[in-house]
Amino acid sequence: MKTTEHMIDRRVARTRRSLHQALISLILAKGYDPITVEEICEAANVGRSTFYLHYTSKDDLKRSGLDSLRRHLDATARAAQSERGSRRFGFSLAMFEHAREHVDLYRALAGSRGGAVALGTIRQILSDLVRDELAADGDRGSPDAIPRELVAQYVVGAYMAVLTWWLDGGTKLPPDRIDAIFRRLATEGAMAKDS
Amino acid sequence: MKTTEHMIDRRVARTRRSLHQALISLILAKGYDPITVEEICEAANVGRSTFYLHYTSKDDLKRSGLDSLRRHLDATARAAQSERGSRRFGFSLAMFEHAREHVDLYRALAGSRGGAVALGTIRQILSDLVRDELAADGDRGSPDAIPRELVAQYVVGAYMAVLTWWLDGGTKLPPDRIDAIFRRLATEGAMAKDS
Amino acid sequence: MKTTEHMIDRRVARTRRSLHQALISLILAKGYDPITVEEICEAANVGRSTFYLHYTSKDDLKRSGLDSLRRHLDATARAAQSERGSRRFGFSLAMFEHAREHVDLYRALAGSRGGAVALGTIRQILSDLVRDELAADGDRGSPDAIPRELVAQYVVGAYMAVLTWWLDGGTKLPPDRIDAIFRRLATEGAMAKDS
Amino acid sequence: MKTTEHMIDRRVARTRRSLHQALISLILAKGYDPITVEEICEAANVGRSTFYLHYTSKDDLKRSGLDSLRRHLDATARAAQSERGSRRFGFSLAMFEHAREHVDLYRALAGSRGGAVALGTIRQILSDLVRDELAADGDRGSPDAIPRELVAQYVVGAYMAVLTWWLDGGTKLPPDRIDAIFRRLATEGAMAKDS
DNA sequence: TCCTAAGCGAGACGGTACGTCTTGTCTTCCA
DNA sequence: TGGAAGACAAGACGTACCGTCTCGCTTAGGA
Repeated sequence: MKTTEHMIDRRVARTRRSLHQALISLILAKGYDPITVEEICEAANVGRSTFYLHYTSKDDLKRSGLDSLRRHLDATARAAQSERGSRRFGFSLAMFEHAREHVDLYRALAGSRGGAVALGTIRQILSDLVRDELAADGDRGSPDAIPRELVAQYVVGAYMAVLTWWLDGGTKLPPDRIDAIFRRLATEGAMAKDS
Repeated sequence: MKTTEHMIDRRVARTRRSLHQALISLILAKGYDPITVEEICEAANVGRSTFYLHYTSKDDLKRSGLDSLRRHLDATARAAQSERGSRRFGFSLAMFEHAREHVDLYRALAGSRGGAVALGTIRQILSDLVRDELAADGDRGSPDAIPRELVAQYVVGAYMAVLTWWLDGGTKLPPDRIDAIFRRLATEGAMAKDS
Repeated sequence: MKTTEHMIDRRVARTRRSLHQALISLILAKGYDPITVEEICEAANVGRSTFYLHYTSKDDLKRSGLDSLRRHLDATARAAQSERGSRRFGFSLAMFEHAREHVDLYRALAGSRGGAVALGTIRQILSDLVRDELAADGDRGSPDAIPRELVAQYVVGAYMAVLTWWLDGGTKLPPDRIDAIFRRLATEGAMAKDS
Repeated sequence: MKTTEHMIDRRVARTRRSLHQALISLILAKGYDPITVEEICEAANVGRSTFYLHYTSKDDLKRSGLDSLRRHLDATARAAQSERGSRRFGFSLAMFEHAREHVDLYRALAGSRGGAVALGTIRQILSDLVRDELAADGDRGSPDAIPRELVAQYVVGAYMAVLTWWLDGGTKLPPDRIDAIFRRLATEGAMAKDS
């Protein structure tokens, strides 16, 4: 018990990783809902009692996975945003790129296959970002202004739809292309006024 | 065999109605997933065996409800669209109005409370409408054009987000106001540079 | 309402007969227990609601059938007994003969196929007969006498076993032969002392 | 894989025992047929799912109990038979004694209360014994001989009737008395002409 | 001849038990 | 000490029968 305190045995980490991976494989294979704790354990080669040693339920396992994602996303996106600060919706490109690096994960979490397991979570993260950006952007207390929150929801809803479409379609367009498209739609509107 | 063919006994209709209503109450009360067939039956004052006489599962009941919605929505929206044909996104106002008339139903189906039970279904219906509208709109095979489907997804994603926000917030704005806002965002973009 | 009291419509009689016959067919086919009211109705070409118009349950139908049997048996056996009064166990031959005339019925009720549906009933009827016969036979209050009831049970148990064996084996021996055998065993014992 | 193979956890044995005991209590209380798996579980203080972990049905539980009985009976009776070999129907006394030691069990299985749950099984065991004894006894192919199987059925049927009577009446006579009576009836016949 | 009460078939309904499946807890043994 | 194995209680599932009921149809027998 010297330094072992947080050096939580390699095995533990290994077990947890197995479980997370098993979960996302299964989500891709058959969607989240019908998955069974037993299936996860079997796929992860882990005893069912061991599962409950680490997580209290299937949802807990999912949440734990999302927490990592959240932390990563949040950091990355904020970085991206301040870095190339001038740009509108700075999170966009960073996120598309991250998604491409972890396609399987994202497809499981946001693809329409997999039942949109984490849409809520991602939506929330993004909402926070966009809201901040909008706020920073100058709040001209104009009279008939559109509620900021509403705009944020609008942008995030649209972004998620684009992301999902891109993932479902096989991420054929490169991140910068899809990013450009999204931003054009978001800043100029969806009506093809000009070419 | 005169007219009795589909005159399926009043009782049957009554039972089914009770079950549908019980379901949406429960969705509003505790979300879709944790609802039990038994709970539905109890709330509807219907025997559990009777439930299975009409529906094969909780999901089947939901689906059956959505089918009605789909038919109604589809008809209404298309009507609205051709009627005031010139307008962009003609479905928007019609849908906001319909939502306001059946707030409970919509809140259960699309509000974030209730777990977005029917987002997929509604999204699909709207996608069809928007896609048609975009197509009719004349898509000159311009070179770097944005894929039509992508635009449709963008618009619908944004619309759903606005709808959800509106429902969750208590539908405080009148339908025509929220409609106007959505259309402004959709046609002019979300960057409120100017008015 | 003059004479109609018990002149219960032909149809009624017909329906009941059908049900009884359906029941014994089914007993022969698959034993009593697993039979379903619905099966009986289907076999009898009778609506399930009609069934409950006449009987309160499968058991009620069975009982009603046994009552007829009981009445018939009782009468016949007592007649036989007094007629050729001198003979021991006068019921025996009469019963074997009756059984042979209604093999199907008896096989359903007493054969080991059919689960011995009515063994209890028959046993009771016979017990009464035998008890009477023994009583009439002179009750020498001998000291270590065997309780009369016990003897009756012994005789009836043995008789039923012989009857069942005979029915299950296809009633190959003629009634008078099997009767003779039973009586020999009953009066002389089962130990083949002599030929 | 040392000795653990069949050392099936104490708990398991305990659970099974509870279930068997619960079953026989219930049989004594209300007969076999109307008993519910749930009732058995409640009486045994066992979860219903646990029941199905061990047995596939109420009947399976019964059968499993009868198997033990069969093994025990068979062994005991055969021992008794060869031991005091000269006696006719050597099984008789052994069985009466065994019955007296386990009155409740026997009453549940063979008493008329309890619906004669196991009459068939017991009958079969005894038939085998008696058939063997008769065969060993030397059956000189005499001409008009009574089929051996028939004699066996006769004896066993009579024996079961006596046993049932004895159990139902409260086993007032001591085993050796009732045994003596049975044997007298079986060897000398039921017509108490003389003592 | 009508008409009217009965027998009847169809089938919705509430209930109860079934046997199955998944969950989360616990205990026991192994490396 | 972490993990595997697996017994166990709890409780939802979808199915099968049950017994009750309501609804129309038919089908005589009495007006």
